[in-house]
Amino acid sequence: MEKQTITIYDVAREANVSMATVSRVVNGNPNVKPTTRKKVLEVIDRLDYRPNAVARGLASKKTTTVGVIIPDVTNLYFSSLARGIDDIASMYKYNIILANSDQNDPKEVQVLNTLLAKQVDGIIYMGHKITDELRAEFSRSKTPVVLAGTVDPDEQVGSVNIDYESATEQSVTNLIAAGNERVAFVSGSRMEPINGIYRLNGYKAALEKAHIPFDESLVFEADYSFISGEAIYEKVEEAGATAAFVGDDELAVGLMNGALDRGVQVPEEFEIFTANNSKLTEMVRPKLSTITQPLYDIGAVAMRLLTKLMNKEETDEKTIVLPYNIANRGTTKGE
Amino acid sequence: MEKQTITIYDVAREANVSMATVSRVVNGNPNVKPTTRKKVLEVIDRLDYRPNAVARGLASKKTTTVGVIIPDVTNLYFSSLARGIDDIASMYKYNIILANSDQNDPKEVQVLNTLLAKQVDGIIYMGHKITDELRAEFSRSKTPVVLAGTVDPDEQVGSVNIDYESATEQSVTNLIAAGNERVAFVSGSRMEPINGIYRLNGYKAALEKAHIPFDESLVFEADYSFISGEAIYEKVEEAGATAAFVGDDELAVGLMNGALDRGVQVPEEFEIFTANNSKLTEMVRPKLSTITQPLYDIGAVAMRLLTKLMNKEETDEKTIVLPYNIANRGTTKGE
DNA sequence: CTGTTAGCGCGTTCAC
DNA sequence: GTGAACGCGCTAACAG
Repeated sequence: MEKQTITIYDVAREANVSMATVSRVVNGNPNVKPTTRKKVLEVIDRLDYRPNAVARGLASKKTTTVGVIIPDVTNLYFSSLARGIDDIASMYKYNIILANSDQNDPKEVQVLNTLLAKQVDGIIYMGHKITDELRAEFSRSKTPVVLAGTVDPDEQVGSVNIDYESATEQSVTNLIAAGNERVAFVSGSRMEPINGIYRLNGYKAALEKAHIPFDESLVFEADYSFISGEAIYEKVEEAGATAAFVGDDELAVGLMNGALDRGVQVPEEFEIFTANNSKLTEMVRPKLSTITQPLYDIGAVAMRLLTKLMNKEETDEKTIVLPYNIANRGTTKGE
Repeated sequence: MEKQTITIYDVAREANVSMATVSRVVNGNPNVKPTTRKKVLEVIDRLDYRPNAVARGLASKKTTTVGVIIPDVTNLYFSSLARGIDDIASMYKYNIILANSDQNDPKEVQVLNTLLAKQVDGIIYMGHKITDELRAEFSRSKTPVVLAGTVDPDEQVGSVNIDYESATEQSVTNLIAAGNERVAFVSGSRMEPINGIYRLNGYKAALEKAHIPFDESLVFEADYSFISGEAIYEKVEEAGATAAFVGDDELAVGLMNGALDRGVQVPEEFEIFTANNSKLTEMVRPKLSTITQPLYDIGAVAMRLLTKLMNKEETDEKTIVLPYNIANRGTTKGE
């Protein structure tokens, strides 16, 4: 009925030119006489014409849309990355299709497929673990992919991260230097490379340098939620730990609360080092000592890299490692 | 070069049927003989055919994509709503184009326009204030719009909220009942209806019931960030307040930390009531007493409402008000 | 049940 | 500089 959409044709007729010309002015093609350009623009404005991006996408095979796969927008670590992604994306005139994956493997594959069906120009993936099936889908499609804050030992697609291993080693070393001989390692599943490989290796390296034997009973796996952090404190305490390195801020907050709620003083009786520097670390008391990752930048750089890939520009390096720092705040005794 | 896309044609040829038939099986049209359907599906699978959603969108005038305008994904209040939105959206086979607006007026209008250009089937808007220009754009386009956790006194589009006014009144009444005669009102800009009208009215109503005169010097405006919350505590204290009702959780956390960092006991010396019940309220110590809004549900219901609108289904009511509760936790003395 | 035929709105040669 | 014509991949009548 009232599908009163106005098209490029209406503009053309009204301006007494061909649709090709209208298309040219809309796309900023210089081969248009200033006079006609002005006339066309006037009509466009008068008719309030708005180019149909879908038709455009069909004809040009570009949608100026990128897919973003995220485990959970509600997690500050990922939403901070997402913010960086979206800012750079809109700077380059791209839009973001955001899809929560819940780090559920089959759902991820399905989400990826609907994203590809929608002809996104590129994909940014955030997650914990890349299954073989997902990796296969990545390489099968010609759509560029960049991992943000996510590592895949098989470095086939672009990625932006920090050096989790050395950052962890440094954090744990600090904890040991402060006199803690039993430092717990609390993270998400060890099946995830970032935990099971990089962080754990950093942890072990720190122990080794201090000549402390690795003790399996000091390693804990949990969900990335403050609830499970609270629940796990008791076990950490029972294992005789006097400090903990935690792989996720929300988890760290939970762990700290688990201690505080039991009357344990932080950092006097129990020290904590967390890993992501999300704003959560500065909202709790005491403030969490943490590895200071540039979260926003990781997202931003990932998106920037993706634009290059989509543009088939030259890229020096597809595997980008950003610098980090260590911030000793309120949950560690060290200076 | 290797634009080796396989189309519905390839499938049709390979299966010895017409493209119309392929289209039918792809779209689950029942008018296809089981035998041919099976044959087609086999070919689809073999060729790994994936329908082009853009072409589909052009032909059908439906993109199964909805635009979501959000002030900042990094804010837990909004990301919680977003989570509910995305879950219901994917349940109904829709995807979400997420766009951060930074509550910047011109940017919002521009974002809305690119969303419409992309032919989204519907729009969910989250924000603080709807400018006249934006409202005009809303009603000008035939694309359905639903506000989530966002009020517009001019109820032309759909919306899902709680009763902010009575929730605030109840919270403040609690504070007064606990013996606080000077309760501060801390929120975002009063230019935003949710603060300047609903919450403030609720605040005033509570005062009136208690026969306490309204004191302008107890009203504070700030950004929705913990930083400005910390900064504002001093002024709140100077104004002689012994308690505060805060319109945003992050802001409330900041205010509390401002007090704690000065050695002020919460709730013994200063009580706080916040408004959004994001998980932040349970991550800090003491836990924040709060109005318990069903954040996830607000997003979910908003998206559900939008699906009805997009489907032109009957809807009982476009202005939905969800129930809330009051949770007295650690920042109030009341029972 | 299945095939034919128009478009959907726009980008893009290729002549003029 | 500008226009005519074709095609992008698919849906939707309309026949048969």
